[in-house]
Amino acid sequence: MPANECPMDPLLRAVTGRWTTYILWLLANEGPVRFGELMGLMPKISAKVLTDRLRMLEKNGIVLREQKSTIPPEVSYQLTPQGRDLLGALQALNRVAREWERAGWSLDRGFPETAIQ
Amino acid sequence: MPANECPMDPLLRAVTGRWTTYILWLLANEGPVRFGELMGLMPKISAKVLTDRLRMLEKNGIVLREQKSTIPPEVSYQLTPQGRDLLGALQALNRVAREWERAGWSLDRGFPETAIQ
DNA sequence: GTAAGTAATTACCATTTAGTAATCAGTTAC
DNA sequence: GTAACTGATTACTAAATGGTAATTACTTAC
Repeated sequence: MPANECPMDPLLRAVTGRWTTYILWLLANEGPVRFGELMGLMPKISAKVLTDRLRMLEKNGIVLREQKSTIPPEVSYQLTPQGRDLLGALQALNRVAREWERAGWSLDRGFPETAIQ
Repeated sequence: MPANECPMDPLLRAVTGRWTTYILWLLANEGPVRFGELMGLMPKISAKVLTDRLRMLEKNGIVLREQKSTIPPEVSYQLTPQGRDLLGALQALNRVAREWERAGWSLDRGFPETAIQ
């Protein structure tokens, strides 16, 4: 399967997935944050998914992982310069979302995820 | 489950999903396009998924569906003004993607989709 | 020796999403 | 009467993703 049918697809995929944008948001607003802190800030995320997301963001150069090999270990995450670029671009989306909201629009998606519940 | 943990999440979800951004791209560049034409422009998409995407985009006011009740029917799709807003915001993401590319970055994601093949 | 503390990883199951193939409706052309 | 045309829908299967719970490693404190 061709990786991307659209130039913006790969980047969009890099920030999609449950919790991903929230993680970016938190890292942007809180600066370097430790793993356990992130867990606390997102009461319903699991360690597995948080780890998955951070690994993915790290692999894409969006997030930087720093580890102090103390016992117990201390690991913290922050946005890279690229991550900050990205967040800037995401704000453009956010502005559109807010304009729509102000104009009384709602994104009443047909995704099963929201439709069923 | 809380619908969104992050303000940009709902909008991001509205444009995510395989083929979605490509469809927006095509509608932006080709103007009104008929269903069958879209099928032709995306040789590997299935009618089911194309219909799903168009319905979702329509429900969100991003795409407008127009039907002439002739036999055989003629249905065409185009971006709404909101859809054009959205595409503008997506270009911001695209610009970031291109800058990264120019700088030799690659989004080497851990997604199975790309990792396996 | 056992619990606490941190940052995971693993095995497993449930839910979502994508994809395939068959079918429908209604009219025209053969 | 049967095939062609267009824009779907349906039932079904496969794959991806999300979530839970148990477990690991290493050291300090009790």
